[in-house]
Amino acid sequence: MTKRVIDVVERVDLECCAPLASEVLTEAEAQQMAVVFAALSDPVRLRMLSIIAASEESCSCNLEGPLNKSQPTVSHHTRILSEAGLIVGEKRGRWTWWRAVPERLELAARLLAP
Amino acid sequence: MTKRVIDVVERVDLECCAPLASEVLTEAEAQQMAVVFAALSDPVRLRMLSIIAASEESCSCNLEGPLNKSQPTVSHHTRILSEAGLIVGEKRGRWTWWRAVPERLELAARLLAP
DNA sequence: CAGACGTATCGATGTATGTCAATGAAAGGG
DNA sequence: CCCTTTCATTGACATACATCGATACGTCTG
Repeated sequence: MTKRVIDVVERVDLECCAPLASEVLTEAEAQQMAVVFAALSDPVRLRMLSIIAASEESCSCNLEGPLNKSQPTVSHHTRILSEAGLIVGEKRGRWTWWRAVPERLELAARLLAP
Repeated sequence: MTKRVIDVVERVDLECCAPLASEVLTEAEAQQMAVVFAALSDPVRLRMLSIIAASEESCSCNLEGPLNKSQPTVSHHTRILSEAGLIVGEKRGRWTWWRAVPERLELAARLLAP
């Protein structure tokens, strides 16, 4: 639990919380999971995540078009998904390549489905 | 305003969308699922849903205490969870009894876990 | 029926969020 | 070197949301 700030960003918790119905969430657990679901609560981000997850990698330039959003808006959303641990970005040359984090999606899924 | 709220509450779609990674969400699908995740994006609602799902039934009076929120706030949150199809309420006498809708939770889970 | 009780709704208020134009920063290419 | 490309950051704005006091609405009970 003793984490430096960078660690929090780089390695997100990949397990948390028993299924909703099996044990009542603590406030801390609820707060932690709410961040993940908040990231999933926007239609643009859902499609963005879907695009990224459906392909091996995607650069931001591949998102602007399909999502029909401005470049700052796309950047804003990738940031939120990334802070929720749902995607990770790697800068290679001029492009930032995004890929999904399946373990993180499963974390959320496990909370919902017992 | 003449909207039949009861219909909206009673029949909610119980299936939508292939897993995120397998097929890119349409805008309509994304919008539909965003409502569910938005309902899950608040810590208070997550704990509320957990309390309800962990027991067979809960009346609103059983929520106010553990959540430490005012009665109007509790009512506000039950409404949002209910509109998302995650819980259903049945009025028996003076109490409203809430129970979780597992199929709806699994719907969201299936979207996340392939 | 009158009053008590459990909820829903309304109004107000402070905060969070989505969006984009403008600007900044870093990496390549001519 | 400059210029282009790719992405992040800032500032501004409108909208959405969480919260609670006050109030209205049904339902039981005496």
